[in-house]
Amino acid sequence: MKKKLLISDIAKQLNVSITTVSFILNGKAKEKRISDDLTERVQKLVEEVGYRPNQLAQSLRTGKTRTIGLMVEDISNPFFANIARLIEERAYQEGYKIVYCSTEDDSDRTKELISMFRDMHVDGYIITPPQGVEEDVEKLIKDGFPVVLVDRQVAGIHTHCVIVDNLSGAYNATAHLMEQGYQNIAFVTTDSRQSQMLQRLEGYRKALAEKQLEPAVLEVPYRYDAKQMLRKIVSFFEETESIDAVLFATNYMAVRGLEAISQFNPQGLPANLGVASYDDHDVFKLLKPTITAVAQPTEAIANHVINLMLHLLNPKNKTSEADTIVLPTQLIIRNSTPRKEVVA
Amino acid sequence: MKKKLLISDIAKQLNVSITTVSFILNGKAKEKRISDDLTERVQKLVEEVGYRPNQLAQSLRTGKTRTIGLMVEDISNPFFANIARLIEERAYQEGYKIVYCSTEDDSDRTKELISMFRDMHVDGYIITPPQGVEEDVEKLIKDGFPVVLVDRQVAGIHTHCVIVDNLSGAYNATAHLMEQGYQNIAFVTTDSRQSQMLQRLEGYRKALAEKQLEPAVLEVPYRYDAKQMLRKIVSFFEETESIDAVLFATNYMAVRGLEAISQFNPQGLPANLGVASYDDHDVFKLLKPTITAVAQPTEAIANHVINLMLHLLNPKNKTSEADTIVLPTQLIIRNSTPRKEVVA
DNA sequence: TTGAAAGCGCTAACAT
DNA sequence: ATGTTAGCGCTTTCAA
Repeated sequence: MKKKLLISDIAKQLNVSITTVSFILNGKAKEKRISDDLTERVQKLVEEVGYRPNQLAQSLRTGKTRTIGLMVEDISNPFFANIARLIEERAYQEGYKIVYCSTEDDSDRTKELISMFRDMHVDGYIITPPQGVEEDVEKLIKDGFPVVLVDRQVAGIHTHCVIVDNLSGAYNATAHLMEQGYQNIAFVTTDSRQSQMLQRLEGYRKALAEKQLEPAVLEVPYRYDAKQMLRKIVSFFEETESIDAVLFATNYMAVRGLEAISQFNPQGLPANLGVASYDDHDVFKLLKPTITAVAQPTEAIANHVINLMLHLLNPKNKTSEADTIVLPTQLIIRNSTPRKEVVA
Repeated sequence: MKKKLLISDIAKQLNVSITTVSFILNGKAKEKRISDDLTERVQKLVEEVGYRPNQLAQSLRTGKTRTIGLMVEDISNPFFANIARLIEERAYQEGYKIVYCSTEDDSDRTKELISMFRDMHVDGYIITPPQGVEEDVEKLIKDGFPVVLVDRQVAGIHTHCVIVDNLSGAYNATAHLMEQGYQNIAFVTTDSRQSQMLQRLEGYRKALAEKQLEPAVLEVPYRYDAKQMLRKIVSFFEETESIDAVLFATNYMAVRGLEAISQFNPQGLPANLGVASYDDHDVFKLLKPTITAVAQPTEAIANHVINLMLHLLNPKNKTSEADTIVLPTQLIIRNSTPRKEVVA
């Protein structure tokens, strides 16, 4: 029984014109000085028969879909999943739908997705940009679409952006390790040149430099799958035995790394190896020992992002300056970074 | 600049009619006996100038959006996240978009989402139904929409369905625990009356009954948050000290449960407590000990679901019988279920 | 205050 | 083989 109701059905039943119904439905009753009585009757009938305007027709006509495209690196990463969930919730409250997808940090894929979103006529874009999509995103901006970048900045894209203070986060974690007495602190990261990764590296280096310690950086190619990554990390540990602590640049690298370590050392974490991770993860407090981590303020990130986007989406607001919001991280000290026993 | 190209622009530039272009674009060139030459010229120009049909107009006209609505219980649960990812990939290959969201197993929310999907004019629905949405889903079916249920069945909804053999899965896990010498095996589940949960319970009971062992079931209210759940589990363990093994009914309950146990017993898992979980989880192989689990065939589930959906979506296929596909689970034996030491 | 009518951009039945 | 044209269902200008 797909007897779709039309606006004309409503109009007919009340012996008024389509226009009138449309005005009322779009909250222009007052503005158009339609009698309160009629307004009410229309609303009542609409409610009763459950009439819902055809969104496709509406969108075709207005050019607006009340949909926001959200592209994160990997929706199955808890960090992004959380942000997505929070953004979605706020968006819904404001009458916006979210459609999301994962870029997998692949620029070609991302370009396709952007193009898909354009085809879908999303009203705004929230993106964690991989490298190599500068042009496409700039085009979006030039074409007048609201674009908010999250988690990382990309040189060459001039738009609103919500990131965290990666440098300080990594710096603090490294400093903490040093304070606990670790001297040979490794940093395991990806080979990606993304701003957030580079800044974490920089924070790590900066902290070490202040104490004249030598950095030991392992860059695992981003494209490596779990197994390759694990192998790479294992061999890194084998080659550099002097290491007494390690800071992982992302939570998923930490998870792989811990697997690597436990493979290398089936008894669990060597008692004298300090471990910390940039980016928290649910399981870190489950593991033995629990893992020290740099937590990112997901809620604040999500709120800033969606607020910015809603602001940009509101035609009343003049196009404001492209501004970058930098949020602080929080070092959560757990048991994986105990004071190092000095083996005399 | 947003100089949107129209089909009429293409037509004009080639001095042909809109119809011709439309036919060619929709692969009806042969059928309409349009000259190969023209066909090629049109395709070339379309390619060159990057013309893309307006999907809104297309959809408004055809009534099809080439979009599938996917509603899972919780997209941040790895089980569902995986299935979603796999489904999405296949869908894209076939030219379909996926829009997903989480029901949180709340029937009101789910009803709203269904209604939202209707408003969006999705072509088909893939749903992990909570209870209480029977009517709404049946309405969907009656209105002629393809509907495929996943993960659980609901009495009163007669449609295609892809589930796993929950009973056997739980039975096997329980049997395994008994074989390892455990005698007082608890089952920690939710109070949800969903088919998959009930079947897991039944599998557990069945295995125990065969050996005349007594069941010990803890039902944690689904609405409990992590903290409440944890507390509940802790007190259950405290009250029932004789327990020597526990089977968790879902992976997230297992995660909470392990937290509970470790809180109860900070040294880690008591050496003589067997632990297994229905539903695998990435971290199970990271924990000490690694956790025995009943793995669900996510890939097979996703494939069956999307194949079914694509089949239903194809107008060439007559509406086939509503069939239920039941897939087998796999028991992955890890270190958390060692042979029990008989303490003489 | 309300209504008629012109599109939004496309598809497809019908005509040629 | 290709063109004309009537919608899909809605918003909104313009007229009354």
